[in-house]
Amino acid sequence: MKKARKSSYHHGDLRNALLAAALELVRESGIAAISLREVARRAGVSHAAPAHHFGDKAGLLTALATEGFERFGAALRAGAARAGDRADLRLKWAGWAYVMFAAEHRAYFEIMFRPELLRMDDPALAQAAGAARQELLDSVRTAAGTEMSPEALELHAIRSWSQVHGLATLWLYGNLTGHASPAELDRLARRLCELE
Amino acid sequence: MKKARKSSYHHGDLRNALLAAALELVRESGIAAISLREVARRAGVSHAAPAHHFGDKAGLLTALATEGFERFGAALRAGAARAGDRADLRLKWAGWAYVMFAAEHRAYFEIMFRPELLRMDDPALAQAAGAARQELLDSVRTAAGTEMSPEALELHAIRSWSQVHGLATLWLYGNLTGHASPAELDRLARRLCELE
DNA sequence: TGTACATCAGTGAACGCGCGTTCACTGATGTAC
DNA sequence: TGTACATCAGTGAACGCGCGTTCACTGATGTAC
Repeated sequence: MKKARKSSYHHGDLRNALLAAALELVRESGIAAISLREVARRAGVSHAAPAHHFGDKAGLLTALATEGFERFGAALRAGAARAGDRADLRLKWAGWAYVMFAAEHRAYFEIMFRPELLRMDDPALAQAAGAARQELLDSVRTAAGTEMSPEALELHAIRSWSQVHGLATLWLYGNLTGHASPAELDRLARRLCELE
Repeated sequence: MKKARKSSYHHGDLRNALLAAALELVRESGIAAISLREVARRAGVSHAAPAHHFGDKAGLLTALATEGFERFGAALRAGAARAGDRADLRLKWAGWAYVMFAAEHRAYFEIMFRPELLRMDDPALAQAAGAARQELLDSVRTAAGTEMSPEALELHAIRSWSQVHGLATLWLYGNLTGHASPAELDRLARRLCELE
């Protein structure tokens, strides 16, 4: 990464600046509002600049989703780590971290689960998404122990995943009237994940 | 509802024809592809015609979401009815119906939970959405019996709702690799709702 | 140290497109008499 | 039964807009010598 310089013809770190601008735009106005021209405008460069770094619109969104999955995976890992050596708590904390990530990084979350907007065959995206998913599966496996059949394990994973994904999306789209604040979501997540 | 007549200047039932065209468009190309002009094109009328019936784009989507919530409520009711007089099964069948509705009417489902595209203060929409939500709450109440506190009841409702909503959305957006068919979703829904 | 040169990040003008909305209109329909 | 008229559903031309993409270009940077 090169150093950014003031009033330089070359930006220095335009790629990251564009990603940051796009993320902010999604946060403020939703994913439907994303346009390459508006992203360029926010980054203070010409409207044709994004094409240099991402090829096209799907390229930009794919890069953003990849970054999102990387941070998501890290968040799940950090959540699971809260369990310490309590194997029975690992999945619960990971689930809680899943929900809280959606709330704290709603822009990433909105993009990550919109395959129709992404280049799903992008290797970096597939790798990042796969790693996050693996983190969840590992937590399920740890919680389940060794006596569970692969089928039962998968069902357990889908159950846990549905639970936290549902809570996160319902909250994000304003369907949980009376629990609109992040603090309320935190409380709900802890209760649904059986942390208290 | 007036009878539709062939080659008449007045369409006869353009409002419903436009709604049907819009629904089909969402089904085929996703909600982002919706435009009044394309909807009009599909209904075989001039591009300005939709404005007569819905005012603007949000009006059309709001009408579509309202219709969706009405059918959704009916689907939940029909699902709950499968339990017969088994109070303990009512919520489980309603949950199953929730998931299956999403799969069978994905276009409606996609619109219904996108508040940013709708006129959320529309009375008809609020009424239809409220009725569907009430149906779910009633099922939870029936399952819980009378000994549950209101707080515990609400938590129970959110838990059930998150579960089925999460399963539905994960499946809809292609995240359940290996369970992509509707038949597989049916099986998953039954198992997650503890129907088998 | 200076010079020549290759690289490539970012520019800005231009293109064609589909969109939402407006508005004066046309003509089909139903009703009053 | 026929005539006059009000209603209003749907038309089509026009508007201005923002978009994605292309492309010849400019000028900053780093490197080779």
